[in-house]
Amino acid sequence: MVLRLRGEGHGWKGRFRGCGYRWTLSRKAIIDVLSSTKDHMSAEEIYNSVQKNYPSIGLATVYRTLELLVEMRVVMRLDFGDKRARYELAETFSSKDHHHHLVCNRCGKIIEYTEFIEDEVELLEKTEKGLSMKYHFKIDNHMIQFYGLCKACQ
Amino acid sequence: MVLRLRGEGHGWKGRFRGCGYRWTLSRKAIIDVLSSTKDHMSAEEIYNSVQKNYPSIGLATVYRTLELLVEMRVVMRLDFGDKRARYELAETFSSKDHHHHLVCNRCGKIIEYTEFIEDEVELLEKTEKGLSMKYHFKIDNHMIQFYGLCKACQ
DNA sequence: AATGATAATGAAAATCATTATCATTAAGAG
DNA sequence: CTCTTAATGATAATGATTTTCATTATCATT
Repeated sequence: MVLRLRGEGHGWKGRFRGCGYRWTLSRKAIIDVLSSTKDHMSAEEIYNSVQKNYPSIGLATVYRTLELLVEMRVVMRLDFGDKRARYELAETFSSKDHHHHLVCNRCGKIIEYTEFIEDEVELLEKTEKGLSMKYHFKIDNHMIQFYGLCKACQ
Repeated sequence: MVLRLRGEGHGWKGRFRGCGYRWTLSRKAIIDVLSSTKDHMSAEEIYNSVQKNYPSIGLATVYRTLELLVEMRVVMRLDFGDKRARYELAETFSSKDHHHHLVCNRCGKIIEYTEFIEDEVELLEKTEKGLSMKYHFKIDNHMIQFYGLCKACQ
């Protein structure tokens, strides 16, 4: 049995310190927001949400922190074609299952699907292995998206 | 045997007229550039390249034309995380085979791979069918990208 | 707990890709 | 060849993201 005596069980402070970064209130506040939403929030949406608990935070800090989190592989940066980056916690830190996205080209609606994932994952692993060998690429991430029209927009 | 008596064989003019658009010099110049490159060019790169044959073209026209071409499904808009859209001819109009992309997170190098594609395509078709049914989505496109570190950046 | 080095922050200005505006030009139907 | 109007070029505007810089907060060390 694993004991987690203090904290939320993620060891955020240790993770930051281990990378040579400091553990700050704003970083905690941003991670809290990302942890408690199901949405793919933009930087500004995250900023607005964080402000409720931490009114003095600045937008630049949100951008800087998100970049840091992406670099630390704690957060995934997503592009749904709406001209702004969107963010979600990486699978390791999220309560969501492995999923990919279906994007409506007209209204921008996003559906996360978890079906058919097993086969996908299996194939992707095989592909990753093949690509790594052939191109000497160290692959650590992938993205699959389907684009089309949602029910309402057809 | 198929006879193509005039033009480059793509019937561009007819395609444009068929959609209610005019066939213009700048549109031809932009398609020419896209047809004769292997790169994933940004709007500005396309602009610079077109200018060599067509010095009076404006950047705004390039942007407008690219948007039109994307809407007509002649061109694919790609995002490699470098903060600017990049474009390539859709498979139907390209001499390239069906491929996906490998993106280096450090230097931005892009590798196009065509290996392992058959299995991918097969799986994607199955997935598309399943997703269409379940979510009533009309899927007309997909994207797969792998991210990691290229040989030089590891 | 106090100190000091310096990473992190907030506010505001700067950047830069993309879009909108508007007067002018040129497709192409008749 | 003429006329209608879509398309264009130049330029200003927009908006997301970055940078700058003076100030503040973290945390290893005392």
